[in-house]
Amino acid sequence: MEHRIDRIKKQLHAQSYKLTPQREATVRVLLEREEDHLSAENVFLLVKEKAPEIGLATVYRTLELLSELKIVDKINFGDGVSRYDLRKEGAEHFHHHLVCIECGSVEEIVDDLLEDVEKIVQNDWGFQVKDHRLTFHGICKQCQEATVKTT
Amino acid sequence: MEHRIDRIKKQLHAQSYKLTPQREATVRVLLEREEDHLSAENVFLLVKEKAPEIGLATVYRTLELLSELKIVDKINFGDGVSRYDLRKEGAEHFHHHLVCIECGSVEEIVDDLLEDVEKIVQNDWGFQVKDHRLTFHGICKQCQEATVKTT
DNA sequence: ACTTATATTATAATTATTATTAATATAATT
DNA sequence: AATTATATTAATAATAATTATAATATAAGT
Repeated sequence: MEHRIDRIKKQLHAQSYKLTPQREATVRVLLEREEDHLSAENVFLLVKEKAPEIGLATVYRTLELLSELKIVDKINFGDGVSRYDLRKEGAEHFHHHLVCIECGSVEEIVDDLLEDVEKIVQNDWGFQVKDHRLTFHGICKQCQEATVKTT
Repeated sequence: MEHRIDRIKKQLHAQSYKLTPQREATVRVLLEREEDHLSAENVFLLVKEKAPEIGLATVYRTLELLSELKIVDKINFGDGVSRYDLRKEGAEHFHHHLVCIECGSVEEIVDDLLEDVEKIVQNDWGFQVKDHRLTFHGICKQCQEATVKTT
């Protein structure tokens, strides 16, 4: 954990940004809840536990900053809120998501499944791909099993 | 055009919804601007030209309804607004998008490029895919050429 | 034409996000 | 260590997008 904080600190410094206590507290929350997909409000409430004096706007600014530096990715699953998701260390691309339309759970897929597709886009459309967003909507394993049982 | 309106009318009736003049005007705007990715506000302004008395909330409700019936897809490219995009007739899946980070243009890819990827998700993760969202962020052909010229 | 459920308008309320501003903290320099 | 310039923050206020409410109007079947 400290190691990753340290790396993020360096990334900030490289662009002459500071890792203030508020920013650090925010990053810590993101690291602790790496599996989740927290909204700004969620993050705010969790950071408040560590640093009660922090303001919501600061959390927004911090998340925006981390987003610009590609430390977190800002995603939107179609409910009105933006969610913030730490990039895996060293990951070139954003990971993919499986959103269950029954229970709302969100799974992550870290493998890059799109290499072939990106080649097609590059060659056939002449579009130079920098990043991607891929989300599948469907029914997760658990909900499928639950349905079988009750039917 | 009339043919497609008619089909949509039937789809609404099948779920016992009515095709009111307001709804029809909204659908017409979507059909006329099929290539675009209009926000609710955009749609509202365009519908107002045909039906000046329409209210913004009605447009929102109509878009929401069309969205539920899978006649349009609601998408979000990361700027704060939802955009609404007509499904191609008979399309099982949502089409893909290429968003240019230079000029902001949005191209559509109608081909389904994800068949293989969906099989992997299905088999390896046990996730039953119902739909997908795929957006590539990068640099479009035009902007690439523009850069070459000015460099 | 009448009826009844459904949809609409107009407005208010909510929610998410961003901007402002004055105060504070930090880093760099002397 | 004091000074100065710069960056950051808290505490609002402001804005933008969307949703809810309640009274009125309308579509579509009888």
